[in-house]
Amino acid sequence: MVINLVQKYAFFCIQSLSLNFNSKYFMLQIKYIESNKELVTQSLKKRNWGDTQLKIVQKLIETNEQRKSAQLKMDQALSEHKKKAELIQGLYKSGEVTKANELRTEVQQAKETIKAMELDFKHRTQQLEELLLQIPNIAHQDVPTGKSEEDNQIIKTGQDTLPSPIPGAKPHWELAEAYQLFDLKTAAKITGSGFVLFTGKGAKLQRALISFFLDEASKAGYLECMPPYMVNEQSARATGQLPDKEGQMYHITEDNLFMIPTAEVPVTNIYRDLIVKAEDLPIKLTAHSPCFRREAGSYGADVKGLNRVHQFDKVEIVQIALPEKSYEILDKMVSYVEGLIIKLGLPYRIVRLCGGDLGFTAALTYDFEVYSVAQKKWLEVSSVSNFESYQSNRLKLRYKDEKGKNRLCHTLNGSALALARIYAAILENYQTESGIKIPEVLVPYCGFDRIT
RNA sequence: GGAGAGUUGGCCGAGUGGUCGAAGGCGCACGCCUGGAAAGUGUGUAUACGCCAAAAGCGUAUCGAGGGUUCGAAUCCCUCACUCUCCGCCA
Repeated sequence: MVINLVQKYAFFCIQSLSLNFNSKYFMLQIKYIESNKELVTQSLKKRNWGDTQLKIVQKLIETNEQRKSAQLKMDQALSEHKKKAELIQGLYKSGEVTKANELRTEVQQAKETIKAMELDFKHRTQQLEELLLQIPNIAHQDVPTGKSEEDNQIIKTGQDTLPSPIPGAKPHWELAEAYQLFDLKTAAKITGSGFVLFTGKGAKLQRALISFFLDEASKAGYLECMPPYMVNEQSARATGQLPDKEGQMYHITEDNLFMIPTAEVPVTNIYRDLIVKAEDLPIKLTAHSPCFRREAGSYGADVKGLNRVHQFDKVEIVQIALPEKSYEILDKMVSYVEGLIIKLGLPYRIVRLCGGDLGFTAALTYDFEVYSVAQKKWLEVSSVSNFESYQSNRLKLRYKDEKGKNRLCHTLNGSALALARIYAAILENYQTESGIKIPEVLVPYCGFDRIT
């Protein structure tokens, strides 16, 4: 059954392998934008940018021109300045003190002008950087146009028919109450709404899932990491949480640290400011972490139980890859995540995000949804993305190519998997009239095969 | 939290106002030597931005980060971050 599904999946892999990879331009840097203005504009339109917003592209190019001419002026002035300083030194050595002093006064006066030039250059560079931070990643050509999640493309459904609920099927929050698996009320007392207190077999199931996911990732060649759960501003900026998702993170203002919204942030930042060897690629990392998300403003029907919480556990997989390999790797990662869901025996589908739903930093994203049988609802449990060189550019993560030139790596990541919702789906899909069965792969991790 | 000592290239390490992007060593790459290797020996070996159609070349910046003093800063002054040692507190 598992093999069969994997084979079916191969068809989809081959399809997306045919994506054409433009090897010459793969950075989202100012140089890229300058030479690909049309493509960038098209991509922004795909992300539903209006004409007013699109003006930023032109502004970017103009600002860069200004920056360049400012640098040229500054460099020339500095060069002259340096030469004069050397001259003064020579004059002192040869005993021509009067001449030296004269020149000193002259140079002293020129300092003001140079300072102004430096300031001008700095301002323009900053201005450019601020503008660049506002440009999202170029959407891959396969990204469908669309405004919201309704326009996402379902590219695969794991099963022909959806399972039907047993008579009297309960949503997971009712099951949790019945079997004392987790307690939202007490968590709300301790912390606030949107937090969870797991207890007994409920807590053990949670731990089992984490261990299972980490072991699977190790088997697939990912290096296990345990990163810090708070990051500094620079790290948050490098992976693109700042400035785009400012309000999504918990911010510890006193120390200016952010609670991580995903392990992607600390794990990817391991490689910030590094130049890696091409032969070391791909680098494969995995980590479990709690994920903290404020989810400000998202209230409504879909927040019940574990559907949307402020703290949930997740195992993340991250890869750093050669640009020409990244889409092949994206397919492998998608296939890996699919394998996990199949092992857990949950009904699922794979969705390709449309331009309106695509994250700021991603070029192409596949979401995994599992079917929650009692809620009769699809729950997003994984998101696998290729960021191409977008994060690398911010991370300054590069590798040396055959010619010894430094080029930006590509980064990819995916949830494998997000616990809270997978947990909910397991409870609902595995409920029987006499208790909840434990999926076979988890039994060795749990130490029990039923919750009664 | 208090006191002190540090932070220099891939690594080690010299350098307390000038010719220092930085001695020396290790490593790495290429060559010579060798039957082959080691040893020996020679050369090369940072990053970013800019000028140039591009390469070559050239310019500028970078010695933890940011400011300042100076004609000139790795070197002097200030602020911050990190590392180490001691004290305090603590799982």
